[in-house]
Amino acid sequence: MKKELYDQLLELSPEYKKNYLPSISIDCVVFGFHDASLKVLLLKLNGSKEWGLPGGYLHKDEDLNEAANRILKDRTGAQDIYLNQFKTFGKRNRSEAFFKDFPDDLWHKQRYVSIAHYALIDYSTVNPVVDTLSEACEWKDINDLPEFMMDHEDIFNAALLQLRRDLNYKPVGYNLLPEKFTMPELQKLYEIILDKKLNRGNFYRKMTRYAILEKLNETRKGGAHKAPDLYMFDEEKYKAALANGLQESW
Amino acid sequence: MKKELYDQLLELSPEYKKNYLPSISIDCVVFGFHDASLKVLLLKLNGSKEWGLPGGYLHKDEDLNEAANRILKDRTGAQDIYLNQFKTFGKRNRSEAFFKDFPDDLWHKQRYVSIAHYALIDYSTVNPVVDTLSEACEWKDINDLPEFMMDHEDIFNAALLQLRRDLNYKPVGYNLLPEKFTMPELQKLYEIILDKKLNRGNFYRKMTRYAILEKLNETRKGGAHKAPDLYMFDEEKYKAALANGLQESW
DNA sequence: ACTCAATGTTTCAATATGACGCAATATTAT
DNA sequence: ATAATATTGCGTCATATTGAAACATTGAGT
Repeated sequence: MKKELYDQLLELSPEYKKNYLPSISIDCVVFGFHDASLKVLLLKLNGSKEWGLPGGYLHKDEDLNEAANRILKDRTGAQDIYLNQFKTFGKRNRSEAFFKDFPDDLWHKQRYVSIAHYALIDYSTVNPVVDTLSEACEWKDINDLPEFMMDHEDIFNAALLQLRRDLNYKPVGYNLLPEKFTMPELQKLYEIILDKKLNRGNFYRKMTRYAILEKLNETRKGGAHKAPDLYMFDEEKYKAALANGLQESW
Repeated sequence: MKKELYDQLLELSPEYKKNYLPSISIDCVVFGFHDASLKVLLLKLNGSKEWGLPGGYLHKDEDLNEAANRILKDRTGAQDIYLNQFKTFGKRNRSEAFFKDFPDDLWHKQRYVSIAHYALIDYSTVNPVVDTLSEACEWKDINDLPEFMMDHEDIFNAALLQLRRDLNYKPVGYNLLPEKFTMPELQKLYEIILDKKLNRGNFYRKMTRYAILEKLNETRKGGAHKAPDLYMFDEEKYKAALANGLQESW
């Protein structure tokens, strides 16, 4: 079953060895928001039943953030994705189990330290790319995740925790929501990331007081019931507010 | 001037190559609190006029946090130091300038990605170790820092920012202060890390309300003026409170 | 036109914050 | 000894923020 993947990796190994730094890999937890739920982009390597995070290696002559951007662009088609390096994973045997049936002559079977990033992206702009090494590349709901390969579940969990702590310091809403959005949508996003219900009126009041949103003269028609107002982020005020951190007491 | 260092590094190179993973280094920003000021442990390589962070490499069969602990133990004599990995620095030319006069056959002249940690330590327990590669290893006041080598100033600044953001989530005071301390000492530590003056009465009230401190039946005699009360952290309550993050609005 | 449920907004009590004042006290000066 | 002094412990008061809930509004579906 893993035979095919081995052949592929073996063929790639000399080129990888030539172009990339050894021992270092990059993994990305790509978040998207769709249908009132938070998604993560996962892929399945050929013949593996577990899913993994999109990742890659660092060119010998490439900065870290360049590499992360390149990897994500190849995988999503999107450019200038919002990226945040958050933790480096370096347990000595983090990929041992995954590669145990593979011969040792693979570039990929080295011991790697993985520099993990999370990415925030407008779901609708992404076209997941299934490359020759993978048989699937899909968005998965974070509340209904498949089994992960290697330590990718740890990486994902750490990303989610970091995202929670970054909510008051980084433009999370700005990068996950479409340009125009409603207050309930924003609240839902906060609730998912914080993993707790928030009081509607208080959320509304707080967001209003931050003065980082611009209320549009439009409503989102078409849903059942009252049409909610549409908002945009006031980019300038939002960034200024984030520089000091929004007051947190969610 | 750099000749001596080169000879040393050249002699070490084969052994390093054998024992350590390539491309990866570890740097540590070691904080200590003393004399009402925050210090950082720096060292000066032989023949260099700039100072650098204590660092080292990752054994081929060693976890990341093990390596960081080993490096710090060698340098400070202290064991089980509080360590926090906070960012990985991987600009392609981060050490280019430093090594430009050195021949290429050094292990140390590779391109490295540096996994940066900050450490918090009770100042009084540290015995800075000057090893054979360095001519000095000293505590430096963070408000009176010497010139740094390579990108170590970036790393230091990032550590300080991270420390500020971690103040409500990590046992910063617990690890930087001696076991018994006074409220003004704790406040001073907060003021330095946050880089702002805090109101004394309000600081006292807030700390008291957190209920993470245990007031002792002792005062710190000997200083001028009224003897301040001594406190200890109530370890259990402190950790419980940090798990959710202390409310911040400093 | 009416119902319904979601949304927009306000209210009120409880709590936290910011600014400041005053009493207590260990040391130092007299 | 005693007084002066700076620092510390802690309370007060006005103001701002939070938590919980109610009331008002409105578009879709019947």
